[in-house]
Amino acid sequence: MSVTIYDIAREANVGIGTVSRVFNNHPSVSDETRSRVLQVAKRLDYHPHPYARGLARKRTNSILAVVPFFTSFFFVEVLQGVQAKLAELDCDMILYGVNHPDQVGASLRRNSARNRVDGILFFSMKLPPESAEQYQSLKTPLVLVDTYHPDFDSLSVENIQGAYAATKHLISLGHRNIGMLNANLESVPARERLQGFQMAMKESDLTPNPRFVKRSASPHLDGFTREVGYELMKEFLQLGSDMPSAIVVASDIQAVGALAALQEAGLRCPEDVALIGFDDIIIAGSLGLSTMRQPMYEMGSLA
Amino acid sequence: MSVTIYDIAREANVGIGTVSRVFNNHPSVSDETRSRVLQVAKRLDYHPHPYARGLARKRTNSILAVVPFFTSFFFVEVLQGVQAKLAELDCDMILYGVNHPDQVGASLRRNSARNRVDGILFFSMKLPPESAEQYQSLKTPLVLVDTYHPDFDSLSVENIQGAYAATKHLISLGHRNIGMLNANLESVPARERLQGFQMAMKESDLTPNPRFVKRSASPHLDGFTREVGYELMKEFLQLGSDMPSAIVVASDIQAVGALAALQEAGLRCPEDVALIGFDDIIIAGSLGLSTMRQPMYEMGSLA
DNA sequence: GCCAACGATGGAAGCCCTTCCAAAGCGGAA
DNA sequence: TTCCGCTTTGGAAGGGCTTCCATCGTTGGC
Repeated sequence: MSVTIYDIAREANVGIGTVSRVFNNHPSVSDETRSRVLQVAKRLDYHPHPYARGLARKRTNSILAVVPFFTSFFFVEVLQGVQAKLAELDCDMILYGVNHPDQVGASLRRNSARNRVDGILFFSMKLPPESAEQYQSLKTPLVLVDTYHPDFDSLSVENIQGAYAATKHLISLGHRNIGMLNANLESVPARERLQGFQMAMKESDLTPNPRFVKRSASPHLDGFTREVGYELMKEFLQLGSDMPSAIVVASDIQAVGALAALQEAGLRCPEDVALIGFDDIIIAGSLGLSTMRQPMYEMGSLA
Repeated sequence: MSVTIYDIAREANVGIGTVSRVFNNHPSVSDETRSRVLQVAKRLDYHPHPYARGLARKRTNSILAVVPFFTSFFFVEVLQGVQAKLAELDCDMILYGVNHPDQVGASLRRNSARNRVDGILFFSMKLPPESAEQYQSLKTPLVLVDTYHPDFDSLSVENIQGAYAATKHLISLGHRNIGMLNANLESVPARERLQGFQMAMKESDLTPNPRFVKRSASPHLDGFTREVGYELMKEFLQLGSDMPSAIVVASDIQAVGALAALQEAGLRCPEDVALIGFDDIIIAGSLGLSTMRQPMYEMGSLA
């Protein structure tokens, strides 16, 4: 059927071991033999069979990316970085999108069992405790991106710094009544972003009006959703003329929702209320939103 | 190291063949044996090794999805459908994002060679002729989504119908001066959408002003980009008071660009100019855009 | 009561690689 | 010349599974 190392070996008058060595860049193959093998391989259009390789080598050359399908497109950007790095390493990426955080456990179990992959990238979701346990006992390495768990390597943006910078930016534009539209404080990024906000305010001797600091109680995605942005902005709008003139929003996806509420009310951004988001999803620019750029490509690559 | 069928066979006092049969739902296993095997398997936490399975079975239980990373988020929506179906079939999805259409050839070659996957889903990009040839000779099936090639199965939305309906919708709202902001007519979807637009206009005895029908000459993504939307809308804006009161835009991603241009000019949608897009990417609602919904989840599942 | 046919089972062979060990060939040191 | 050690090579074993063929009871039909 398809070409195997045996075919190559026969045609090139070498042993299968030698062919294998050539394709694994093993040093102890003479230049002459190597080039002969490569030539035959090219002629027969040979490509090593990844599964056989995986079986023999006990590694798969592929990783699993578990991403939240349902939320911001943050992960698409990060995946670009992941992909680039993977291509460099000649690895594949198996994508597993979850639509609800509850699916996470099942998916992990299914995919990681029995070295289906060499490693797992877990995005933006809280790692369920039972999975955490499971992984510590497992050998498959797990890296968290844009989320955190004490027992695993994780990678996320400097939330404190980011929110601090965003707030400073608004202050430098002359805003004094600045609000924050946050997510669920259960989540670490939300807490950190709040902290950054508070730091910046304090540093400029501004006391944030408690009514201007709104957060979500939603457990769904920790409140990092368009709907939450929309709802919380409605609450801001109810303050009427008392409203802050600028709002730091904890994520772009919430900012999109907030913007919708704003427009519905006939207000414009940034003329009436300035919004600054967080994430730099690709559409942000089109919406007249400012946003803190997260180095997503780089995060992906590094992860 | 890890548990194999041999371990199960030994513990359950059966042959390896029987174990294998159990895990493949082969009918000729007695209920009693089956349950004994399953019980042992559970106790030892056995999971079949996918690579060994793939090797023996000569199929991989995984497919490749080649998607354009660089463009609209259309594909994310479709992937949800793909994923759901795949889970049902116990298959994995290998994601390969390309950043430039030129990368397509290489990626296909790399991934499809040697039955790495059982099939390929190719999204939204023109299939390079050399790849097309290559695939016809290859055994790996290829399905095109949101694009077309005479030699392969392909799946896309009724472009003509869609644009027709969109245009009719605008007409029913009372618009008479309707324009179209299209992509590169080299692309089949663009041509079909134009056709639908013209049909609808004609049917209502409206003659589209030729100056109101703008298209892109951009080869990049056939002009389905935010930038093109932005530029073409600028051209519309130069018409000043002569502008159409409504514009059918060939894709949501272009509509986002167009909207930006509109806002820059201080105009609002839909009060000043109504826009209707195509694709229903998830943000559309937030922007006050109308859009033709493509049944993306369903497309993915079907594909 | 005997034979054919059928259901259930065991296990060898094969899928395509990697890796390890043995062996061949060779040059230089003794 | 002999021996040693190095480079280069061949190929068996092994990785975990599926599948086919052979085997062994059983049972129904006559």
